[in-house]
Amino acid sequence: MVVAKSREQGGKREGGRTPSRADRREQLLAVAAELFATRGYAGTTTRDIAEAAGILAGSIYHHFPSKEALLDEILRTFLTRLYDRFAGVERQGGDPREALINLIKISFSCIHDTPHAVAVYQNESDNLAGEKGFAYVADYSLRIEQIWLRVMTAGQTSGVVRPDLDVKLAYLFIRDAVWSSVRWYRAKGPLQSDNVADQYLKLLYGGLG
Amino acid sequence: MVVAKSREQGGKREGGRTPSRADRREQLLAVAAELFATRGYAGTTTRDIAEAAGILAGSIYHHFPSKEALLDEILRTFLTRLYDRFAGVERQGGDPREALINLIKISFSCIHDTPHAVAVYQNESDNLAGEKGFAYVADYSLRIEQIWLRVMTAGQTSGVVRPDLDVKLAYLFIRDAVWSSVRWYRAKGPLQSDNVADQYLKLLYGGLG
DNA sequence: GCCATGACCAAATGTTTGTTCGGTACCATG
DNA sequence: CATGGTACCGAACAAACATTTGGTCATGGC
Repeated sequence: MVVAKSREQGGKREGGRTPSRADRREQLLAVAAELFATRGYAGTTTRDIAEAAGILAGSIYHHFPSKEALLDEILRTFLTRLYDRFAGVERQGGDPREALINLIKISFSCIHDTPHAVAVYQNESDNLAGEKGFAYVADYSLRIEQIWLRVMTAGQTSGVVRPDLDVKLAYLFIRDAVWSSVRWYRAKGPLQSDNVADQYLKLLYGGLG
Repeated sequence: MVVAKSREQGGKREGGRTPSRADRREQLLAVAAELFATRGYAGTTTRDIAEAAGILAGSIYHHFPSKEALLDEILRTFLTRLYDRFAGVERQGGDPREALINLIKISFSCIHDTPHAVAVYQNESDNLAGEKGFAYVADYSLRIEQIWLRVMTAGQTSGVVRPDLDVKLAYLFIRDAVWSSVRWYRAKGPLQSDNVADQYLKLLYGGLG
């Protein structure tokens, strides 16, 4: 006969109280995002995730159908939110220079708020390019790129962006410099998100020399 | 009794001739670098590497002691070469502005020549931070950063870099924008390495607006 | 032309992987 | 106080993994 141990051992959280179903789901997503971000998706095992959440690996499957489903929800939540915020800037209209500044500030604030999701997106989106269930990742990336290109091109015609720049290249440089900061930016560090954004805007608009 | 098949099947390369030991080693390193770059180290199996090289997985171990040894040699070769070239710029001295331009041009040319090694370094170096045998990765990264910071600081005192910039932050932005281009730069594409470098320097020195 | 060397194959190793499943203890509801 | 639903455990699963081993066959030096 098999006797299960008490759930007191590891199954409870938040001061001994059993977390609600919704809380456990969020906890698993948060824990998975952090592990995917630091060790990579392929380098993270379901046992790693479970241990970090205080349960056993098999119990994950009461909340998610697979390890991949965790990655999917992390990326989907991140991308929809990011796209909505970017689209809001464009919908709002106004000065292209202000719009571009807003796009950049949103990016940095997104890194500040959800660094793990950003890192997962950056590290895994390339590998997911051909995967069937992850086509939406490339879709959102393209739509986001189009927003940026429209804003920057508008900036060129309105005179706040130099006309001799290759807009696509400039976008790629700006995008990479901004998003890559997730690797060294620490929310608890001395540099706050706004300062980093300001410094980057200063470099971008004033130039290096 | 066990009978091994002829080696004709997959063990030969280069028009049917058996590659030399040195050639096979180089081939395995090249193939592993490409796979590590596109699928990640953890996402690449020894069978993947072997198949791409036309041999069986076990045969890899006649050339390398482990899968990790492949990663090690890829990173070590890349980092020593890169560091040497950067150090050469600093040793040469001269105008800080010229030196900084050279650092950037070397970076882009390095991406052009060995994109896979660059990608592997970018994707895996963070995960290797604590690993015993890979301490040299962080060492080289630090030494390279110090070269850049010295050059940029020299540029500040000599007046070619604005004094109100946070040099460390500016370095991080430049570094990330430059190295991240490995994700979209294609050596065979219309944009050649020099053009990309020029465009980036134009953006960097002239500013966006 | 013979033979030793070594590059490779074929097969098996033990471990780790994602996932499944039957049972158990907790909790809310009556 | 009974009871049903469910969140989780404990154990198992097959598949995939990096690595080991022993045998085989081509090749280059004699």
